[in-house]
Amino acid sequence: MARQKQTKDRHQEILEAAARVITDRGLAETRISDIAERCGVSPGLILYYFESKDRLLVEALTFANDQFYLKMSREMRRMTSARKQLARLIELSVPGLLPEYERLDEWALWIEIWVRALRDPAMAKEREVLDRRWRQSIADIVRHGRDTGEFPDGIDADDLGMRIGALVDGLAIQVLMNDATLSPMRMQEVCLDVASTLIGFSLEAVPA
Amino acid sequence: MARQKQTKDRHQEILEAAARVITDRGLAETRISDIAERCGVSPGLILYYFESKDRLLVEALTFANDQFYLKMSREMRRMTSARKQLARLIELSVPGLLPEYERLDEWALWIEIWVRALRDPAMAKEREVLDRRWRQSIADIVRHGRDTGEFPDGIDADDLGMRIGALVDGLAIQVLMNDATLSPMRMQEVCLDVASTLIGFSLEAVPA
DNA sequence: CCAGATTTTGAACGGTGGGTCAACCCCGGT
DNA sequence: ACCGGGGTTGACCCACCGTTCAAAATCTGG
Repeated sequence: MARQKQTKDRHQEILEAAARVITDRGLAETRISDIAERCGVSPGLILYYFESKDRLLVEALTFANDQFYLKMSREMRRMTSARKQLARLIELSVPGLLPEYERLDEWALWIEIWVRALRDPAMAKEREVLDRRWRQSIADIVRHGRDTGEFPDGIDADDLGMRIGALVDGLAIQVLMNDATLSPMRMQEVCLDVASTLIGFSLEAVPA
Repeated sequence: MARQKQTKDRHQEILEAAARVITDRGLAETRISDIAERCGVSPGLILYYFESKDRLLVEALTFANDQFYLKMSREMRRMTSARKQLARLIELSVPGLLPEYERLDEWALWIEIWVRALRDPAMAKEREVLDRRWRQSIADIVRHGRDTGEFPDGIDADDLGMRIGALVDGLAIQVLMNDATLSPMRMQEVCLDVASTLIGFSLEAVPA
């Protein structure tokens, strides 16, 4: 019982360490011994808790994404205004905009997920779930805004989730790459602007 | 002279083979011997033409992207209608929509470029160039449409290039991943729809 | 047809890193 | 105190792969 608790902690500890190492060094440069070192543990132990490096990496990637998702949806639940929810979601989605949010750099992990999902069926399956959840979060906000009257009637929330989600993905990549032509702040503005256009509401009504 | 020609052919031959192998197996699983095999050549020769595997891979990725870009811009130049240009560009950008266009799967290579660019400065630099060129292509179409009067006056072509480009990127990833919720045809429709909304022209006027 | 340069080969080297395993440690129960 | 079992260690094995290199093949100009 106490034993099980401890075992679960080790599991999570390793997953966290793995996620950190992956963000630091990249998936390709992540060695089992790096993860072990980050845990302050011997390399052998990693494979005691995970049957292979590959499976650990997949779990670590989804684990990190879960962390972000939970944090975000907790915040969303606290807000009542759909406009503010949307603004916050975008804020959280712009790489490097909020220094206080520990830079686990979600987006770098997304790219690793994609590249792996291209060949690894297990990762592909996970990716689809994570992606659906991400678009769903946006769609939920849109739906909520439609219900409260903040957004117009007759809009397709799921469709907008897809469109806005894709836009954010595309822009986030560019920002993540430190592209000189797109600053984080600019991305934030563009996201809000396009979202308001697509959803059909006025930006002016929502001051900071 | 004939010597130089031959050497250049070998160079290109290797780059092509490398690009193929990368699309097939993924960057991480690409071995020098795979590339050599695809060329029908011994592994040692690869390193005779390229100083290291890493440099070859970067060159191969940009080479493949160049191929696509050249093909696309050649097509664009042949068309006079900006609407048709835009429609065609989108058509070419949807993964798996056109079976006749040899499936070198540009987008899979893009993801490999991104993941590598995160850590490799040389790749990062190349990526920025390729990305700028991609958004520029869209912006050029928008500009052209504005000049011919197909699109409204007063629109910011570069800004629209960024927005539409990002949207296409985001959607293309999802389609490339074979996501059950987004078919190639659907992506095409969505791209056209959003583009027309953002640019501000009517879709109805441009039948197939 | 020779000589020198260039291209091509494939064996060998060396480092690396995932996975295995036998031993050790530590804790809880009896 | 003893025992048993799960947790932990770290050395070892082994396959793999980038790179090197000396030798062979091929080509080119004279």
